[in-house]
Amino acid sequence: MKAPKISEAVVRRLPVYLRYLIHLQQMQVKTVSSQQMGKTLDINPAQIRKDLSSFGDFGKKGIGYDVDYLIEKIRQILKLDQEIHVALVGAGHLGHAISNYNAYLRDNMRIVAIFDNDPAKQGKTIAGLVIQPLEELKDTVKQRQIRLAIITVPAAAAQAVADQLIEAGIEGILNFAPVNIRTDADVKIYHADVTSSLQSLAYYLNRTKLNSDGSRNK
Amino acid sequence: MKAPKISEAVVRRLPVYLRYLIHLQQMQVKTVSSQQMGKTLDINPAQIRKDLSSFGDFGKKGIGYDVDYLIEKIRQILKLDQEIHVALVGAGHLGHAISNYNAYLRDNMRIVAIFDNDPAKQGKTIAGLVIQPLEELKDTVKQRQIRLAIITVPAAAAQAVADQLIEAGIEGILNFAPVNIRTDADVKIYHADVTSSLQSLAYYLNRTKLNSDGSRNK
DNA sequence: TAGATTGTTAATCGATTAACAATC
DNA sequence: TAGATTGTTAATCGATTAACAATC
Repeated sequence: MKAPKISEAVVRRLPVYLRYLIHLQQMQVKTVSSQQMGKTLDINPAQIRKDLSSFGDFGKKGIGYDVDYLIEKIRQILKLDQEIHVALVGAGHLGHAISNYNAYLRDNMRIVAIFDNDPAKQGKTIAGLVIQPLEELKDTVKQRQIRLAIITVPAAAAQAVADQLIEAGIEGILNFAPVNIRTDADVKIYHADVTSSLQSLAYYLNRTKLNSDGSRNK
Repeated sequence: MKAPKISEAVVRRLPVYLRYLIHLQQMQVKTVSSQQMGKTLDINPAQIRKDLSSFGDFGKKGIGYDVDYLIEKIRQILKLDQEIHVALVGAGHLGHAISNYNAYLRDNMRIVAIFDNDPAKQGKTIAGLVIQPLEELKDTVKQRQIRLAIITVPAAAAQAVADQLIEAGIEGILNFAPVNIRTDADVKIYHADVTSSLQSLAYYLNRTKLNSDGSRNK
């Protein structure tokens, strides 16, 4: 185990490892090597070993990693060994869709409150949660011990919503609005903007369109 | 202009630049320096200059970048100067939400077909598009010259859907299913899984929960 | 001309990969 | 014991940043 200075790249891989390990667990697999994992996940085995070893000695030389034990350890590292409450702001189509994720968010994560500034939506129910006005944000965050937030409001409102969330004590934000949210506060902000992703993907297209018969020009 | 070996990090930043430049354009701003951009976007100005200069000499020494011209150039680089057709597979809540993005996807990107394997959904209309069975995928991709795809099916179906998309000639995939999609083909796959993002975010939480009065233990 | 800002080189920093001793 | 696989060091590779000559 080395001195811990964990890069974001590592933190992004941990959920990928976790998901695969849970899959193995369901398949009754007891042990896995970094080589097996690497092959399935398209990641260099040395990288997997290095990632894991920066948090502790989880493997057994000559054997590999115990699936159950490694799952437990990664959950601890990601702090998924406690229940984490999430708020969702923006009860539009996307917010609606994500609120249904509660069914999928095993691992102790749960959306426990939904907010929207539109009075027409307030009071209505999505996935068993009453849509609240943003005025109630601060109190609800405290009362329900909400620590993460998902932003699915229009771009024009996103920065203001983020400011309110941070003011309310939120520790991390997953932003779906197509705008760059900024803060001076010590709050992690992830951007998950569909438009930007598609635009980046377009870069990898071949220059020319397919012809209608499926062939390519040039 | 250097020899072009463009990293994914650069490609991920280009849409961010583009979005900000369009914002400037709307504000009637004619010229912008890398320093101004960097300040707003929280990116090192040298990085911005380096990113842009790997595609050409777009700026003027002593002046900065012409907003209109740079927008045009970045659009060309991202291949957004042509209409790009997108297919969406999975007409659940998330698929439904994303299909409404057509309104936001300026820049010549458009979802032109929606597929779902559920016979109960087929024939129904979302955002003006009839939900088609996956059997029609290959023909529709050819006919409508579809080049990118968005996957919003359940995890268990995602790999099979991806295989079909690639077989049909799709050049890039944005995958929302919580599973690692793989391919040997020369197709770019982006993962946009909400669960994994939230799990990574959880890593940055402080170890302890807030108490109900808002204070922190330890 | 003086001030500003690019494009690019060189320096730094960080992340990935290879290699192998330790050891199950 | 022989084979397998970890944890870790060292080597490599790549990305970011600083610095500055060129020049608008």
